[in-house]
Amino acid sequence: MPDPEETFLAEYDPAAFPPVAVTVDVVALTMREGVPVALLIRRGVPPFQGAWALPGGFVHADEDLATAALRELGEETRLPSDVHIEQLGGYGSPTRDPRMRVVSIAYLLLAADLPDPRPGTDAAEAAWVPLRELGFGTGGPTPRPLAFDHAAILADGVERARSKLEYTALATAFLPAEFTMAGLREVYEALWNVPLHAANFHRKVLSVPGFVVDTGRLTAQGGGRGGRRARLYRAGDATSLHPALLRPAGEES
Amino acid sequence: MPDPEETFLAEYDPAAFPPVAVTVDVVALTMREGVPVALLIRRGVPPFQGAWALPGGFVHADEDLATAALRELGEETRLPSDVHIEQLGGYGSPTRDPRMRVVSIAYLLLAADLPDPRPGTDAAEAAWVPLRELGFGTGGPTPRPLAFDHAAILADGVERARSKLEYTALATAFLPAEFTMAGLREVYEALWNVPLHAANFHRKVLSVPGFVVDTGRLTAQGGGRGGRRARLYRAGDATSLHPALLRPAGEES
DNA sequence: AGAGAAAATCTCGTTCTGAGAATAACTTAG
DNA sequence: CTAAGTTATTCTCAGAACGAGATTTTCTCT
Repeated sequence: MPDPEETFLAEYDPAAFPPVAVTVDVVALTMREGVPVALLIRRGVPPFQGAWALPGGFVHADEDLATAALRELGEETRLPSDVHIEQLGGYGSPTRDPRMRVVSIAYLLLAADLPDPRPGTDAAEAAWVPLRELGFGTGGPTPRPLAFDHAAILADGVERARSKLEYTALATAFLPAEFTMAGLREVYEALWNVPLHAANFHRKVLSVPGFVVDTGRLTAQGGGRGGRRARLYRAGDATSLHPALLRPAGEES
Repeated sequence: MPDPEETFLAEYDPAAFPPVAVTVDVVALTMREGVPVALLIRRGVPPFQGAWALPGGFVHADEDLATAALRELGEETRLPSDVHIEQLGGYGSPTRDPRMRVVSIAYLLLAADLPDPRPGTDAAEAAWVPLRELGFGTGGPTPRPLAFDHAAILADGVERARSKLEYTALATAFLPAEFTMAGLREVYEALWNVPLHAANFHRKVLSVPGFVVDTGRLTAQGGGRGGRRARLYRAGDATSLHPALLRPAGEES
């Protein structure tokens, strides 16, 4: 049972509570050379100086949370106009930051063709790191430790992306405006770490209303080692997929 | 481009930023007499005095966010031991609270058989309100306005519950430890506002491994107006459903 | 005992899915 | 220029899943 006086003060003077800082952290994912990568920075200042971390920072006064996420990420890389951003959730363990109580709102950002990052003001280094090197996907080296609870946030972001591929048109957010069926399939295969049957995938995608629309045009050239020219598609109106594109039942291969 | 000095201060002295308060708000849902209901309180103090709102309050120092959500809800109703709680996300519009900058972490809580609420220290009244009266479900009266951005949070919570019925075993969280197939179907029908084919639902649920397990026992009595006694099931080990129980394709009836 | 009601099972035609084969269209080696 | 290899796309078919309805079982109430 709480102290009534405390509750009274809380209603009338929220500032009477111990100070809490609010930050945003961003899980930014994109495809580079056919493999999914995440943007990480190496911290130039304590705590966790020298450790890799998610881009992020403190929310400014009178700034919206999503705006803060975009601003912080814009300090590390040039953002294209059409990014997908959604909130992952709040992370507020009392011990997650050794300095003080910090509650962080994490965002998931997906985009195509994000350029090489530039180190921000408080980052010593910034790099796109393949998810395989971060403990996602098959095998790979031992993942490097991340600062704060950023490993958990990154894992939540990757899992969110993986599961939203099933029932939303999220995969197109990883791709440029026009893409091939094979490119779309690559997104699914790379994030799920599963080989998909190309013919069945093709049939399924076209059977979902509004998922992709045929541009009527073809790629300029066939594949590097030969092959028919692929049809080009654009993302359709649909945001949710009916019926869904479910992950194969078995475990990751 | 941010002011480097400001960033420097942010790294070393987070408290230099304008004060932000962190609260939790809870969307608590349960089934009462076959209809889904949400717990609302009527505010006894400004701002929004007299308006209906979600239960919630300020996070204490050194208190975990989920702990705070359970504590705040425990002030309004007696919580059983087996509740399902998950985070909905952070709500941080700069103007969502007229007093000051307040970032709220919202939680979704599901449980069976929650008792009648008792007004908390800062609530004038507390009540279970059918979702139909809050603008969810078919028709119903014009929904009452809620304080702050709680209407949006409630909508997110209901939609989260609705969609997680499809691919997780969440529906059992609305039910007591032992339940009938009809009871489980009622949860789906009430939340989705769709009549389901009882025979096909029965077949589908039993075909999902680990969704429910047969206790081998039957209800003590048949239905009130006659009818065969129903088999009793318990929730199984599975947390995610493979294959999923997808919502019918059409719109809400 | 009979009517009505609810639970559980069965039937059947349609659709969806997984797996492989077949075809079409291209690049490159020679 | 042609054959071999490669990729994209379409086709086929058997098995599984699904929607809708009928049927059977076992209760309660009159």
